[in-house]
Amino acid sequence: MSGFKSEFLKLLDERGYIHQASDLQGLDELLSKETVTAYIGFDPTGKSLHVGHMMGIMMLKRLQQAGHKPVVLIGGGTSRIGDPSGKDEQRQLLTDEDIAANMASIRSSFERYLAFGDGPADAVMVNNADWLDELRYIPLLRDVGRHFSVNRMLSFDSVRLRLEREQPLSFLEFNYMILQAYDFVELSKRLGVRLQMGGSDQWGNIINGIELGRRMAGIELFGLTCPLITTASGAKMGKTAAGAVWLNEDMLSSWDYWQFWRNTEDADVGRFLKLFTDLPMEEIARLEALKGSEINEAKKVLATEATAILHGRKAAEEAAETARRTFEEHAFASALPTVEVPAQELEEGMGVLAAFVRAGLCASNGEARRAVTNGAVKVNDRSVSDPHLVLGITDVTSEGVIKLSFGRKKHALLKPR
RNA sequence: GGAGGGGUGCCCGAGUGGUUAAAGGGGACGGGCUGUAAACCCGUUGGCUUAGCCUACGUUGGUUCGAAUCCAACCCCCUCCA
Repeated sequence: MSGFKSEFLKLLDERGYIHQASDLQGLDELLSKETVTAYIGFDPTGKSLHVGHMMGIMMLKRLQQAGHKPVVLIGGGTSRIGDPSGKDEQRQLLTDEDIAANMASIRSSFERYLAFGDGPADAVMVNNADWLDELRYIPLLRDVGRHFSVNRMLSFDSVRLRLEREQPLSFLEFNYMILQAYDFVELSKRLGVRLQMGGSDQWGNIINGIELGRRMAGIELFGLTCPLITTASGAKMGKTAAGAVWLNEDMLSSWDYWQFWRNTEDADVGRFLKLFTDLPMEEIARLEALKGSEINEAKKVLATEATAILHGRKAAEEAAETARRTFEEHAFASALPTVEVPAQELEEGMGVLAAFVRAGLCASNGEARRAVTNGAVKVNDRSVSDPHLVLGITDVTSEGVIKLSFGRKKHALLKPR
């Protein structure tokens, strides 16, 4: 599966993005001949995107790198239905206000990865609510519904699994695939889109769009999916101590984002470097060849490069430097997450447990208490064994802060104000 | 509409009157080993002003000295019948 002519497919292939495609040869042909417009759909179901969306975002980035035009489709219309794929329960329906707020909040993340504008290869963002909201039922049934066989729809994984497990599937959700297929055709008319990409779980939906395009409009569309990314030990990617790995800085700091990549499993480093950084292949090959504890070098590069794309080179290097001081020199680093507290509170005395909750390192006093009991808590790098310990102004170091540590990896600073 | 089965902690799942903040597993977190890895071993895993108190086994009420466990009504899910 190599020997592609087009720069885009070569890029995707050597970096490991290709899982399945509808007509690779035809697509390769097209991509090497003209500027192709391609899209991926994203549901505005949260305030921020997370690493689970990274594959899609990076594919669009590669597309643009190869000189083609990326379209970010926001599923403002379809997210009011909910994709039934792989879920046993119906998704909660979002209000229009939620969706609008989420869209605005997500947009800035895309701008980190893609250059938006009016040029031929500039990215654009569209919302399928713009056309789905206006659809009329009878015309839709006649124009689109006639091309869908219920027998076939029932055979798709997204539907079949629900039925087999005897989980309810509403008619609303059953329509999702029709609308997603319609999106593809509509985008081809509006923006000349020829290619839809997505995760492997979207294969069925993408194929539907391709067929609908042929039947409704006689146009030839293409589909390409990427593999579902799990860690080498099989876990779904994208969890940290703090929860999901969000892309919005206000939900996950660049420090935590850097840490997420730094903690990649050995066996994943090469793969992730290819997928999530812009480093040239030769450089990645060099890093991949490292053995044993040297792999840590590769992980640092991965963390810094991945963070630089999202939060900027400066923030990435600051995170790297903070990590170096904290973990390698066990020294003080002022760029650790810092929480300000009124100086008066410290003068009056603050319980260790409360301090850890305040700093966001523990969710409750109980958790902090257990952490102390387990010997996991340090203040100014000294172990704490007494949950009744009270921190005061005398605990403030010469740097003007109190350093709190939970375990070896989680640190924060308390700063009197 | 009728008959039966079921709703337990983040998830799965045991538990049928007190010894149950609730077995076991998964996940998560912490410790050990290491390299801020994996695997493995150990520990923790409702909240609080923690020798105690509060909240919790679909919801609401009841029986009882005492209920996740018994009773009633209601809500939701599943199976079979209409």
